[in-house]
Amino acid sequence: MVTMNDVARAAGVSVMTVSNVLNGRPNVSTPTRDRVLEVVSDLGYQMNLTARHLRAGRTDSIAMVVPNFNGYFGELADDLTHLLQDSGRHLVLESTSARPDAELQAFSMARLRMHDAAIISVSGLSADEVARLRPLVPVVLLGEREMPDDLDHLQLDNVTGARIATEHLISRGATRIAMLGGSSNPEHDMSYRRRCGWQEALEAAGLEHDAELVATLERFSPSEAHGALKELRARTNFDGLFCATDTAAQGAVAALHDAGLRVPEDVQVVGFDNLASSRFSPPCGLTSVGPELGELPRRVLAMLERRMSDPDAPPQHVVLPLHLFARGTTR
Amino acid sequence: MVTMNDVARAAGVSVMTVSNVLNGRPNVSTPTRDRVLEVVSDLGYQMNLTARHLRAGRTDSIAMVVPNFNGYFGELADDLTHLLQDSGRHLVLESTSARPDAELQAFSMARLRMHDAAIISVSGLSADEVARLRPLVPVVLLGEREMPDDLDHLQLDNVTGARIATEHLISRGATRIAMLGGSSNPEHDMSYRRRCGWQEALEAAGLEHDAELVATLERFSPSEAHGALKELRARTNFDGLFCATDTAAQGAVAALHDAGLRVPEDVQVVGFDNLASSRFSPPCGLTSVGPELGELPRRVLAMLERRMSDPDAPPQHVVLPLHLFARGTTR
DNA sequence: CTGTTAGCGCATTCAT
DNA sequence: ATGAATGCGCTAACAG
Repeated sequence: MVTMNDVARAAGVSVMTVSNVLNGRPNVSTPTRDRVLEVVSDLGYQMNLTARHLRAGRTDSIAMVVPNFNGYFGELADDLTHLLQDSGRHLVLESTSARPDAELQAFSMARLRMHDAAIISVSGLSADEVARLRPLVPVVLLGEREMPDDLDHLQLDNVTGARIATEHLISRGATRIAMLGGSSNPEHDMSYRRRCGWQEALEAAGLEHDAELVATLERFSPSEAHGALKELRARTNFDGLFCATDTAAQGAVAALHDAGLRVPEDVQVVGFDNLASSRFSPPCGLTSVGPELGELPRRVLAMLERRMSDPDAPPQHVVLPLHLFARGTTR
Repeated sequence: MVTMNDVARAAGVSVMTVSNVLNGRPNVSTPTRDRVLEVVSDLGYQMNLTARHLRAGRTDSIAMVVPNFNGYFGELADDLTHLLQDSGRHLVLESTSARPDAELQAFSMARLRMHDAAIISVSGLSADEVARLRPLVPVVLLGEREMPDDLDHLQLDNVTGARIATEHLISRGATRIAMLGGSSNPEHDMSYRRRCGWQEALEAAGLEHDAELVATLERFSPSEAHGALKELRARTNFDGLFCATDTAAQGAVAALHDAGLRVPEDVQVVGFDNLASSRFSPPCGLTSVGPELGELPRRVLAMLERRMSDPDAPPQHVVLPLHLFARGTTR
């Protein structure tokens, strides 16, 4: 393993000079710099970033901790990567350890200190686990769970969004509206809140909203949604369907088709999140509620940058407004 | 910042004893261990993993370097995370720096040394950049580009896969078959190879395969595919369409629908990759070629584990066979 | 412009 | 069963 010391010796300079060259610091003469760079190249030297981090306390990396990589968070991560492109920092994705094993969680949290900042989806975490992180690294929380007030937190306006989605179905003539991925358990933060909005809209319109109309989901995958919708259909009929996520909606639309129902003629469908891929979800786009295009990544980054530049700024709690994007699954 | 030293002092022991406790080493008496753990908890101590890494040379993490997080690689990463779940290691995703700026690339590569091993998609990398990595960290390459022979490399059987896809369209009665996302430039590795397979099948069947039938793509997003397909349709007619990726196929199916064409009645469509989400791609699944379910992550991990356990094992070059998964977009 | 000194927080080695 | 010394590879602070 070739170290900075090896380079220094081979170039006949001190390690400090090598360090200065490699970090583009001034106060290095051109001949010296050239000689160092040549040796670096000859020896195939690569800086040990771990050592640099230990000493300099900086990694130029931002961690994003998510429950899964594909789908909603994958899209967000790609957007963030793009926004960070010219900033000299870059995004690193880590998944929350699936098992809530205490020791694993501890390491999971410790790992975030390997980065300059962290964006954390709170799906699987407890409040005090997250609270311990605050003094160690700038953090922005993402997601629907209640979290300590002293941490920056960005979430979607779930209840209003779900209400808008359901109102859209009503305004397009749906009279019996089911929900896929709802929950009546307040601990299921996202599922619960979106169900509340669904219910509000139905109550206001004088439509039914009994438990029979709600199917629960755990992972919100197309495959799981596909199965759940079949069961829901076996139980009851409906001409409108509000899905808690676009990913689930994808499986639902497929299941409706399998059952010989036409979308939107027989059943209208609205999703939630407004994924980029929903715009072209066959055959002609999925109607969905979500933030304005690009709004989410922009706000996340703004909050993080504020926190990084002023660790003592007062905590910020942002609720992102949502809009309806009408496409082919509603009339 | 509370360090191991602080814990040691507060517990009235040496740092070494704290280290022993925290790493679950034997030779620590129960009363001592309990005292240490209590102080750890009281002080909210979190191990500095950077320091541990510098000293112990181990992070228990595996880097996966990909051009983008959502879609094909997101699915693979989620599968790998699942497979690694009980191994005490975990997967970290990094994106290849978009700009091929030499200095950035250098740091990009150096960053991989912060992990015990790396899985690298070779999309944006040059051969010698990757070659430098070999002695530093166990690496498995992923993807269609030609790479140094001395590195482990896993790729899909692109040409055969594309041929199978096109043959399927022919066997289902398509007589004029276009390709979305093909290239005649051998440097566009994946696009080129999949086009070759398409062409082979058409030649064998005595069907046309002129350049007019091929549309190129850069990012393979649904949105880009949607636009490219409209242009392709303006240029020529076809009753079969082979798409270089499932993601592109999604946009293509939407564009066909927009143009008033029915799938599969008027145009049959086959994708490539067999994404999990393609199974439920509305309305009734996307026909696609790809590896057997779960085969790709399993093989990647097997190759990586072999390399990690024996750094001097002879290099392995694997070409994964592909299969057709017939669904709703073909008759 | 270049070199010297010191130490980031932890684990390996060897002593007790 | 516990502790002291040493150094992983790098950089901040200062000296020359």
